[in-house]
Amino acid sequence: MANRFVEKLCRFVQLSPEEMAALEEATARPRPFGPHRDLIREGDRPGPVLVMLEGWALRYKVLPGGGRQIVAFLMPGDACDLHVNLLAEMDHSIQTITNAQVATIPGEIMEKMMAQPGIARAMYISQLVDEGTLRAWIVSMGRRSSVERIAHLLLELYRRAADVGLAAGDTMALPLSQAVLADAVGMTSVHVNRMLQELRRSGAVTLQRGVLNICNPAALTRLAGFDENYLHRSRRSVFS
Amino acid sequence: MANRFVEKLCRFVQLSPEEMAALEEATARPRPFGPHRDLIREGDRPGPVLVMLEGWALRYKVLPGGGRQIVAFLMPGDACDLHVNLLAEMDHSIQTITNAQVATIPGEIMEKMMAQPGIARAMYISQLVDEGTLRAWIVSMGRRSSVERIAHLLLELYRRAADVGLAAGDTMALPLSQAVLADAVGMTSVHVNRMLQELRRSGAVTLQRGVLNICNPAALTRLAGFDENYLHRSRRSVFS
DNA sequence: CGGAAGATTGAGAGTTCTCAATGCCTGTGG
DNA sequence: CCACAGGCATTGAGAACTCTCAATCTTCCG
Repeated sequence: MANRFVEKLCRFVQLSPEEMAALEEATARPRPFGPHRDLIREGDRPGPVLVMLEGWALRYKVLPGGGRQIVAFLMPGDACDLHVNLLAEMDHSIQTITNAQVATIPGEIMEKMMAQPGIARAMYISQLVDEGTLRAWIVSMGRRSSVERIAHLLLELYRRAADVGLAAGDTMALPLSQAVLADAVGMTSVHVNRMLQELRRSGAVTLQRGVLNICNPAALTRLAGFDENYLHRSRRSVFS
Repeated sequence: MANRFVEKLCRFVQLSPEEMAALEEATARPRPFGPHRDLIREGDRPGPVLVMLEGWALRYKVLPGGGRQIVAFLMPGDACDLHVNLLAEMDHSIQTITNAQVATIPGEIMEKMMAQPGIARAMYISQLVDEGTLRAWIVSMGRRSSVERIAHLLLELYRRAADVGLAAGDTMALPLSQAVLADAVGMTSVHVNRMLQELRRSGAVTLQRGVLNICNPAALTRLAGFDENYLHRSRRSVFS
């Protein structure tokens, strides 16, 4: 039974048994981390490639004034940037949100694996998707109202989670406090709270005690102006 | 005399003469484009790698409501995503801003070139920098005030331009209307106008008739909370 | 039961947008 | 060389959105 990382890459590319085995082997011995632990900090020299096997993490940058902006969420199956080791230092930090199991793939192993075409292809696609996601976030921050922005984020997380088997029907575990959501969408936790209430009232989504429930997918998708094209999912929509 | 694309890659990696020659050759026959021409549209099947040799372009997405959000600026020397051809379709569009000369590198040639370690390394670094830039934009949109946001963008563009020889002292040609700036920073052109006035009044920058003048680099950097680390420039700051 | 973290509420202050009118500059045709 | 059209840039004023700053609830745990 493949782990979520392998499972995710398989969605992009048909991997050979040897390739899957190599990926499995490379991530077979994850390390446990508690919540709110920095895995790597801005300014650090990049190390091995990190792979989230269990638990959630986030990428963030802090501003001179002390503010924090989250620039990405990492859920089980997600890997941190291929090739970062080409850079002299990290331009952002990565921190766990929950308890987590993260595997670490040393550069040499990574290099060896990238010689296998399927793996290389899958990793490249995965990176392009991450980039598309960054662009989608910029669009949200720049041109969507706060309700739409939150709706968009929730839908994105739901879709990604569903793809790695983390959603059950229209429900999933979402371990993000309103303060964390606020740092991701560029708002105040107070305002996130009110917008979440609005969404709840509208009957589109519900997010309480760490469980997200997409009550009305169609309405939510319309409201958020959500077009999943940037996730480059090969399969058909989860909802259809 | 190397073109700006080669010049830019050389900033990241020491290329061998053969590598430089290959890059030169691959971009030796650019095509001219007029202003406001889509080079590729969201939904299109990705084609060859594009390289801007002269003129500016932008990446953008349009929303259901009709709004437009710019997610990146391309200036001479910049290339569009390596590997995009792995995706079934573009998740955003690219359009020229000014008259432009853009070269086109077919997949097979690109592949052949990537076999040369220096070129591969430079292209990967370049992609990581683009990604870092996307993250920096997210931070700006989420956590910076509108003046800071504009100041940050102007500084970024100035630094990047300076790196490819497009700045003269503290001055550069910036062919962006206030409406374009607005679509990039997620504001209204009316508000961009007012914030630009504020910057002008403060004596930090000036942007008039297409010329940007960084009057007080230190003050501007402080105001914008600008940390160039995400550009991963190997050389020392232009200002120091 | 006591504490701590996270979720909610209220009210007033600030920021940014909307809408519409006006001003400025440039290239073109007469 | 001048008038005119079109594209930008600028202004004003009121409306809409978000934030700030507390204060109050709830929930989760030891």
